[in-house]
Amino acid sequence: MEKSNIVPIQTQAFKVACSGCNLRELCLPISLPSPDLERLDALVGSRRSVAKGDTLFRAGDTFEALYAVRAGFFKTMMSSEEGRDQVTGFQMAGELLGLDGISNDRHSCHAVALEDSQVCVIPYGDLEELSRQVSALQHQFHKIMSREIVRDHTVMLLLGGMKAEERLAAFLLNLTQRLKARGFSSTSMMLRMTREEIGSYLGLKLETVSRTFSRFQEEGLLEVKHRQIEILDTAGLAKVVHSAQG
Amino acid sequence: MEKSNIVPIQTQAFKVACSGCNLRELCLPISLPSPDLERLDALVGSRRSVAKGDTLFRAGDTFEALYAVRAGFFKTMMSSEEGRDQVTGFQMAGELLGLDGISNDRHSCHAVALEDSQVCVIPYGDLEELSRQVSALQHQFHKIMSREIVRDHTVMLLLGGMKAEERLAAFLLNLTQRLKARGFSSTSMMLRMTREEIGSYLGLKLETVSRTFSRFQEEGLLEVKHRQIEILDTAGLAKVVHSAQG
DNA sequence: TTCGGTTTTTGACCTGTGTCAAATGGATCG
DNA sequence: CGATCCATTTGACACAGGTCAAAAACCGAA
Repeated sequence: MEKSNIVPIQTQAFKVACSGCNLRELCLPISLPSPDLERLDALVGSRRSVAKGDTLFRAGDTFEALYAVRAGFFKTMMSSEEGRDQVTGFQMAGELLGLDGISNDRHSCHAVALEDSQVCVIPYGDLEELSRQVSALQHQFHKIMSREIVRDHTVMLLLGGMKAEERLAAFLLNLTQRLKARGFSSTSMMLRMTREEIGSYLGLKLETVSRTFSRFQEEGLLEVKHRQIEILDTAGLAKVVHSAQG
Repeated sequence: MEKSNIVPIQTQAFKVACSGCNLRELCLPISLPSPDLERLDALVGSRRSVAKGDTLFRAGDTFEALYAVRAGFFKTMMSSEEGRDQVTGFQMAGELLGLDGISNDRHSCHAVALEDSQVCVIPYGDLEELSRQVSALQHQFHKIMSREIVRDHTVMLLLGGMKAEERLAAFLLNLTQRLKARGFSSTSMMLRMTREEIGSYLGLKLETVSRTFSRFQEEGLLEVKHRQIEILDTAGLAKVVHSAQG
């Protein structure tokens, strides 16, 4: 498990094309005009499969490419010096991994697949070059980075000021929104991560996550069966998030 | 104080030039070759003064430009729906403000001057255009955005897993490092923000911040006199940060 | 200089979450 | 099919930090 974590790049035989990808409205090519889109096709050289539990990149790895999640589910985690780990995000189809690596040509976090997954490899040098020529792509890329910054700020807000119930409710609502945008049910979902990983992301211990799930269930907000979640009262959950005393 | 917060843009009569700015090694132009640097000069159209307590931009404002802090000190803060505010960062000379606005053409946070300050106005459209022509600038800009993402992740780590003492120690060490990089003392500093603002940033109440300062003083790590801080034992502070049980 | 408001400090007490521990439930594998 | 391992749940208790309150220190304005 330790030494075989890194899977060699597997170039798919069939041609990969953003222009034919059903994720193109969520991913890098979002709303790119058709001719530009075709130029983007050349950018995505290959796909790479990452088995559940395997690592796409690690902190310290030299940064060479960004990865667009094509299928599957990832977590990113940072570790501080003393080996204290923390989940910094969960990524699903259409989302970009690796933006942290641009800052100093090394990744600063680990990316681990939480289920069998596939990513599109976007060599970073190529992306910079193409986005110098295609201003719509340039702008889109900047927006994605900026959105990541804004997302991080909302997480800081969550970690800095919310109670356990509020954090978990916000987390669940965020997940359902993203699932909905991908055409999945927004009330029923299979969690891909453990209670401990949720807790790590939310700044809570796994016991607190578990207890909070139970409480939500007692209150009739949702139904939990292991990792299968049914949201019964979305509005109620939203109320939990916003119940804070300003 | 409320209605006069927005200061009109004041274009300085004298020409502004990155090439002659003593912050150029910390700011956007970092290590740009000389000819490129001169093209950057054209980018920074004006400077703007912001008095202590005034707002540079607010959440909801349309996004038009980035701001490089030329002198002074800022805080950025986000507010959630119910008016719950939280400080998301403190910015000093050479640091960029406004990156959050790219994501949807509106700012998502407020930027407030904590002392009389001055910023260089970088119209965003111009920056995108120039960075299409000057690849070194493009790369530098991407690095700055990526660095912001990494910074946010370290704050998430702090908020998610550290105790009050560890948070405050990490905060102080971060400040001293940045001050040192700007040629100031790394052991003596005048805080520009209140205990409440520090607490908001660190996810603590002001009383806890105050108490923790007092404890550090009792332990001989530093000397606090109101907002004047003297670090007596930098290594000791670093030890506090890393004392966590992984 | 004095006054009024704000910031900071300190104390006493309370509560949400962490910690430790044990039982249960599901998965995986021979 | 049982054995093993890991994830999850639940309970009892402790403690860090929040809350409420009051005093002290400081700052700016008149």
